[in-house]
Order: sequence, then structure tokens, then C-alpha cells
Amino acid sequence: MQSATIPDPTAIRQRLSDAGLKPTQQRLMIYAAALGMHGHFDAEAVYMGLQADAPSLSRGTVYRTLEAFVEAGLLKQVSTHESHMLFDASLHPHHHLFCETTGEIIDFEDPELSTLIQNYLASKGIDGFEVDDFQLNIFGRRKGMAATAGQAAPHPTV
Amino acid sequence: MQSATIPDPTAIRQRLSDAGLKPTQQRLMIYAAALGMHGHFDAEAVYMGLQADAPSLSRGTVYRTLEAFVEAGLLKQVSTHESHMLFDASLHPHHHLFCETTGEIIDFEDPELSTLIQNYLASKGIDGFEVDDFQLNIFGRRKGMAATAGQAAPHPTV
DNA sequence: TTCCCTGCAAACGGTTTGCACCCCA
DNA sequence: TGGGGTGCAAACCGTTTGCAGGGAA
Repeated sequence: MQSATIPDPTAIRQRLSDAGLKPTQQRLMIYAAALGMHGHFDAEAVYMGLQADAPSLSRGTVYRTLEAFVEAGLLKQVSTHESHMLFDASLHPHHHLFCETTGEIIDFEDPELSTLIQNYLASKGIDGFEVDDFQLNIFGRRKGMAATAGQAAPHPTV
Repeated sequence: MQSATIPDPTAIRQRLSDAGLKPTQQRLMIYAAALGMHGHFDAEAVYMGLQADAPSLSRGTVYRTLEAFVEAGLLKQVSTHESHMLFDASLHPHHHLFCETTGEIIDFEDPELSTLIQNYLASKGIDGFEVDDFQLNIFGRRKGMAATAGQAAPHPTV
């Protein structure tokens, strides 16, 4: 669901420029790598993933670049309980299921729910606060993998 | 809103026992300290807060104990973007506003919204997943402190 | 006595930083 | 050429862990 289409190099370059980021070699590579990740990923995964193609790319650059991407709105961060940062290349509204048994984080897309919350916040507003975005974290346990093609099935990730 | 009432020592002792935790000196102190914290706090804050009363209390014990408390359901963890763990002594359903300007995390209590989401999840269910709990993170910016005593006012915290 | 808990201190691992060099606009 | 970006490596800092001593039932 995320990482759906990896844009061609020109488009990537364009996106970086649009975001106000100088399209350097490293940024192009890191952005492409991020889009190619399935689900959530951390800085280390990006670093390791690029080791083969760019052995001289430094870990520090990866951290700095991911941070810049988040700030520019090219990536999102996943909010977790862990002391470890997770990124998400998927920008469209979705939520996360946290399986307390396995620790895995599963993407959960439910436009109806998103809209519900969205509308609620829009109509009631929050006094003294301007809302940009929101993220619903749902905690629980994965059940026996029934996979009955129900209406609201999670999308297994990471 | 949280830390509302700090139970007396006997009650604290009782809660620990109920949670299946041996009520040791250290646990009693740490639990009391946690309940006394306003809003969100990290392990370091607890450690520092107890330094005066219990100089021999070790940092490791604080970490282990807070973890045990979370596991026992005596505390919650706040899910954040940061690589740093935050705890919350408030167990009743509430959400968090993340101010992207100041970085502060503000408690946001809105029973109507909680119920709305609650009911939605209960009625639709999530295929293959059993929901225990949820937490809504709202990102945005604090506005000019108007404080017009609106219906849905955030509760400033940490 | 037994088992769990704690203190201590070292190790860990993810993240940040200072600095000199490099590169793109 | 100027100013931001990068590589490198060390420093940071929150967190975890192994182990020996301690405490409550």
C-alpha cells in the first residue's frame, strides 16, 4: 500500500527541489531507498540498504537526511513506545496496529475511520490548538490469522 | 487531571500487590513518585526526583521498575516520535496534542471523541486483530493562548 | 532458606555533533 | 566562489544487562 510506485529519477529530483532541498546524490539515493522500503523502517535499514551501492555514504548523512525529509514533509515518523525512531514513506492517512505479542507494527487503512475523526476535529475544533494531522495508534493482539477477507483488514508490514 | 489524587501508602501497597508486584521499598517510592508527576515524565525525572529521599536508589532499578509497572498496567507509555521513552500515570482515556513549534505534549481529554472511536472500533472490528486500547496523537501548533474556556480545551502538561 | 529484587558499573546502540573537505547552483 | 552538504569519528545519552549482595516470606 505504501511504496506503491517509485517515481523515476527525474520526478524524485523534482520532489526534492519542490521541498526546498538541494537534490544531491546522497539525498536522491536516500529518498529512493525510503520509497522502496516496505512499511516502516529505521535509519539503519536505509544505511545498510545503500551500503552496496554507495559504500562511502555515511551514517551521519542518513540520519541528517531523514530528519530533513521529515521536516520537509517527504516522510513521516511513526510514533511508538520504543526508544528508536521509525519512518514511514506512506503519506496518505493511515493508522497503526501494535501487536503486543510480537511487537510488530501493522499498517491499518480505514478511510471511514480517518474521515470520522477528521470531521470530528474539524467541526468541534480544539480550543487553542491548530490541527495539522493526526495518527491513531491501536494496541492489541493479532488473532489467529483467520484472514476472512473482512471489510477492515490490516495490512501486515514490518 | 492526572496525578489527581495520590493514594495513601496503604492503598499504594495494595495496588502493587494486586498487580502481582512485590511491594518493596523502591517500588513504593517509585510508584508514589510517578503518581506525583504532573503529566508525562521519563525515567530520569523519577530518578532525580527521588535522589533526595533515596540517594542509594539506582537508575537501573528505576528503569526496571517503570517497565514492570507498564507491564502490570499501573502506568502507560506515551507514543512519541522521539527516541526517548515517556510515561504517563494517567490511566483514563485521553489523547495527546503535539505542538510542532515547542515540542510540548499536551493532554487532550475529549470523552466524546474517545467514545466515537471506541464505538467505531467495537462495531466494525478489525479483521484478525483484537483491540485492547488506542491512543490518538494529534499534531499541530498551539495558537495564541486565547483560552476562551471553550468546550474542548487542552490541558497543558509537560 | 529461597527466590526475587536491588545496586553497581560496564556495556550497548541509536543518534548527534564538530570539523575539514567537497560539491552544486 | 559561496554556502550548504557530506564523511569521518568521537562524543552523547538513554537504556539494558550481568553479577554479587540483600531482603521479604
